[in-house]
Amino acid sequence: MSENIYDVLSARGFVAQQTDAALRDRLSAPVTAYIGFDPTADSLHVGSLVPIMGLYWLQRCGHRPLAVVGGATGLVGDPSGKTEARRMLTPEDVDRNARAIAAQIGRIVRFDDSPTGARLLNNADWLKGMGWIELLREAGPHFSVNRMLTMDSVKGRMETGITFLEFNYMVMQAWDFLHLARTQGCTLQMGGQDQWGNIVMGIELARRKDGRELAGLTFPLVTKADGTKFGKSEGGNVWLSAERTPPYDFYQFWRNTADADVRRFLGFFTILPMAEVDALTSAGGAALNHAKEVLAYEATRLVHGQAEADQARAAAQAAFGAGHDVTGDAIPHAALAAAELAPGIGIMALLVRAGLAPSGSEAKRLVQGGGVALNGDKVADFKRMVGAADVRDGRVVLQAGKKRFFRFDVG
RNA sequence: GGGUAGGUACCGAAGCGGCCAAACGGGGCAGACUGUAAAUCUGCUGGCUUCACGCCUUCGAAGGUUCGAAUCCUUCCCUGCCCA
Repeated sequence: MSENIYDVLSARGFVAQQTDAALRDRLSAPVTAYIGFDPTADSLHVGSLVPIMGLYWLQRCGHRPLAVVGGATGLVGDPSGKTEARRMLTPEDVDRNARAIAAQIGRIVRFDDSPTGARLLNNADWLKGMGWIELLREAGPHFSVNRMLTMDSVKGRMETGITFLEFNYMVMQAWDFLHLARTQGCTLQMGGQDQWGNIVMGIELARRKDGRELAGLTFPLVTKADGTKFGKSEGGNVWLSAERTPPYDFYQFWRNTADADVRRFLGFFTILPMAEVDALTSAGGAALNHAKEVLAYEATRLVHGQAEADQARAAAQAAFGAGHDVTGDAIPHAALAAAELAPGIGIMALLVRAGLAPSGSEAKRLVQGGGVALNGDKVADFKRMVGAADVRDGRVVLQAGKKRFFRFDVG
């Protein structure tokens, strides 16, 4: 067995809170641990990368990780960390999402039957069959409503309101932990900081019902140095799915990390040894640009694989390098028929078509604000027509702002 | 079920018969400065267009009053709080 997982997680910044002071000792022998994922969308986003990496390190340090997809809890909705209830998902949605999410986790964590092989479980398998009366009698007596009302997840909703549906969420999650302890020998649950209350309830349930001593560990909420929300880029969430966030955009998201966040993010989102992380970030200042490239490359490689990472890095370096070369395949691009170009296309329409502006009005504002360049030259007139004369080497390159490119390949 | 306060643009929050596409703040986008950073300053931030202070859609939903409604009336839906 390699390094103690606790030391690894701690050094990389993964430990926010723990239920057991002696957790490190308990982890000196192989354990089975679980993390739950809510199937609220058909893809996880970068924030979920923290727990996924938690599973990864667990596995790497000789423990057995369980990834539990909330096929049942997803039907209820976790009120933790939310100010209002989510739209209810249909069972079909949850099922489809659960499969997609499992595939994403599978890219980073190895699933197999070996002692450290991860297992994928769906809590619908044990929760769905449970009857109302059965649940009330089995779990109900061990939950104090008074206590539940003091949990942050509930307290946070006292102003805006919480429904009985959501109020039950923590009971379900607590039951999961008990069930996994019984059937999988799982003794540790990890999760985001907002899961603390849910985790503690599970531990208490297992102690009261079975006399088991389970443990919990939470990861910190990933924050950015400037206080804005982590995981957003150009107005949208950054997803792990290549369909929702292309690898190039994914790479750029990391490449644009703030100086103050690079070191921490390297710890969270790469598997580089911390000694190397320190070496990369010790210089500070402009030298951090290299560290950001490493971060972007490593994170992209983990999520999308080496080939995509290579391509994204090459494209980004070419686009932002001296030549501003945007011919790479990873740069967003589309075909444009020469016949369409012959009569000329308005710059606004072209911006919308490229996805650089959501509407004509937005495109117009963008041009008026001086944020648009055609083949590298600023466009001053929003009525500018783009025609055959604007084709350079069979390409027309649009740029919105400094970092967003779109290339039309004219054919 | 009763009482009460509310439902406004991405979010928070003003507006309470015309000057409201709707103050202000946040967020977002863009410009300058830089290191594809942060901070700072500036502009923009419903849609369309013949680019014009022109048209269209928007202030929970549906009707109504009015020359004219986010603003008044009616009904309905939803939420908070208090009471039962």
